[in-house]
Amino acid sequence: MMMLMARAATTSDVFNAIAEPQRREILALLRTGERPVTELARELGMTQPGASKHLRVLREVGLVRDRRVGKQRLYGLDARGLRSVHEWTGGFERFWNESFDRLDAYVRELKQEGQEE
Amino acid sequence: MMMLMARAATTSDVFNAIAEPQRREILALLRTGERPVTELARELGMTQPGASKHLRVLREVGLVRDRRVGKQRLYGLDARGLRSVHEWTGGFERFWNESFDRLDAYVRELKQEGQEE
DNA sequence: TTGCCATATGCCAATATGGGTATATGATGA
DNA sequence: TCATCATATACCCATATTGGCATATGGCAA
Repeated sequence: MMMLMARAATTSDVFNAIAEPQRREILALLRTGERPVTELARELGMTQPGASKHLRVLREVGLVRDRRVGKQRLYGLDARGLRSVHEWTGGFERFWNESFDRLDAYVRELKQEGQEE
Repeated sequence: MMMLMARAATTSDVFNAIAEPQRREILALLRTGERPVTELARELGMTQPGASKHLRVLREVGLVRDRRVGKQRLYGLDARGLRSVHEWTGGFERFWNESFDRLDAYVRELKQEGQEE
């Protein structure tokens, strides 16, 4: 078949999940507590189906969990997955702290210390 | 005109820029020093045009800078933009540190302390 | 069962994206 | 100016995404 493979992984990756602004809003809002889709959609000004779709993506990557309560379904935050993103960006901390002009010098130092990253 | 607007912002947002695995690889590699596109492509096993395209995205969101050296163009890291991502995810830190079972209780506490997030 | 409320899906339209290959553009040195 | 190396673009293809709307599904209560 040899289908041309047009793009890499996607909605199974936390980085991608939080690349969508609205999904970030959802996560931020959920910090203040669980909510049913409807309320969430209302608070963020999106349609219910739209919110449902975003929640599905978030659920698939594990950033939210849901539990039944009567005929409602409450969505809650499970931020554990954000930790990897925090750590990944943290790996660049010294670079944004270093004065930009000193960056290259710093890099040179690193290279001498231990060869091979 | 009323074009249906099928998707939100995109390649002008750091979150989106780092959603691509290969772009994250590029950033990680650049921590060890500046490089011309060709070398970068070789080290990461991608074609030169492919690497150029990713670098363009990274440059547009400000995560890399480039400078001319002879007929080469060296790309270097400018991690300052990653700081916002680090901080955003950091805003969830207490949630991934809390025992999951205690989360709801914690949220309730927050709500009582200060109304309005 | 039958309604009804809450939420998830299906489908379509409009775009965004990534990758590949060929080619344009830039800069340098003879 | 010309040949050449380095890098960016243009185009095309296949697929991923998002949004809107209509509709299916699920769970409850009479």
